[in-house]
Amino acid sequence: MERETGAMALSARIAAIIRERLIAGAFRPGERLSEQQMAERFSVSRNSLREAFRILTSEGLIVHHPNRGVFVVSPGEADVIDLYRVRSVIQKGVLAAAVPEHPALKRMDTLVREAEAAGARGDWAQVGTLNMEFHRAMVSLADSPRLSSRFDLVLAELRLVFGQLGDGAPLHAPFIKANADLLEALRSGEISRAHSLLEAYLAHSERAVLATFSRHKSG
Amino acid sequence: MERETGAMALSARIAAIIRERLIAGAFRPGERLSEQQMAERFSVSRNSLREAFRILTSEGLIVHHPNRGVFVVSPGEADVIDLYRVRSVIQKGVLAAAVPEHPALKRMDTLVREAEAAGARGDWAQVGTLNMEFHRAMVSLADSPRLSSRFDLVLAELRLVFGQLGDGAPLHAPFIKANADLLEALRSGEISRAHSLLEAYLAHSERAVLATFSRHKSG
DNA sequence: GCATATTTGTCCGTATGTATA
DNA sequence: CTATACATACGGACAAATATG
Repeated sequence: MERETGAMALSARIAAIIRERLIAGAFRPGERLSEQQMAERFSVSRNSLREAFRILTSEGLIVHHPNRGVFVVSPGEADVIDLYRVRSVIQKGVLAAAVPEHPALKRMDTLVREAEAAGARGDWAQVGTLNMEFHRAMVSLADSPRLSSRFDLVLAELRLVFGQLGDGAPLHAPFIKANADLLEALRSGEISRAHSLLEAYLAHSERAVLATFSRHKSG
Repeated sequence: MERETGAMALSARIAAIIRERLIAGAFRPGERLSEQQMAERFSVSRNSLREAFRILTSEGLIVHHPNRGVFVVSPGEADVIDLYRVRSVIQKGVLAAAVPEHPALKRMDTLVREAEAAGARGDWAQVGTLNMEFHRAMVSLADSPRLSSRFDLVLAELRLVFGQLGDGAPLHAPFIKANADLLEALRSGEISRAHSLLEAYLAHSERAVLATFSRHKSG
């Protein structure tokens, strides 16, 4: 489900638009976002744009250097490791509270099948998006609005990393089947097996990101 | 450690001041925060205040109803349950990653002793604050900036609940010794014992809050 | 190191829309 | 339904800090 843009305040709407662009990798890491240029681009006043900047700063997607402006976050290896640490804590914690007949499992099943279809036609960007949605759905198993909300921020920051790496097949392809296995374990109530599969997935994914990261840095 | 107020932007400074007042229970739940009055009170323009409002909205301490203004969040039983669910996931997850020789244990020891002293002189508000700091320190065992940052928001919202209940001795007193026991288990590397103690603490604390909550509501 | 241009920071005034008494 | 109060959003202005030459 996408974020609403209808009844939101202008600041929230602008923040949502910039957030999407950030996640899509439309800006370079560390790039300065000019108040004047952005205000013109979105046809809003500087004041309204500044409100949007404060929202995105709270979310950790941009950083604010007083008197210098706001900059796109530039995550390093340490940040990637930290993000996966948070994922590990939250997602493993969710497994303990998951019930096998939860409606979110149905959505996860749909997402797995859509990812298989997207992979078959080589649309790896879509596979990446669907993979994120799969894990978002997994967290929703806990029925905790705050946990889901915080997890969304983690995924947003991680997608910002992906966007900078230029999403490739090796980054997402291996996880189509991994997600299917994970879902099957959850459906049959095999919590400890789901735990192992999740742990393997996170470790594998983290290594793949870090590998692409260092290759991207040196190249 | 308190939040910095020196080199911060004005919006962040104002947000920090309002955050402290919210946590201290200076406003009633659901109360509207008037833009004009607040701007006058803090001697800042409405624009700067609005930036601060966006920050606090992102943090979940106030809610923004477009064209109506911002209001202090009014957490109900469901919110308390959710907050403790998040605490459970994060804090249990931290235990798995904790190392016995971590420097944070020293700080936890100091906090336990300060809480004992505050309890001896009947300063229950201070005991509550020190208890929060103790659990903040516990989460810092994971050495994860993002986990600590997210956890801070959870505690802030929880303290907002406490502030509304009018903190009493029964809400914090029983946990001075519980924290000491938990620390001792962590120091000696008894992870599974720490896990049980933490689980008992969270369950006990949640029940106490919910009990005071419903009593406060009906009374 | 210095002078200049650019950008952010902060405030004000005001027109408009929305909700509430 | 009218009136009032308020949030919304904009543009302009000037000071302060920073970047640029």
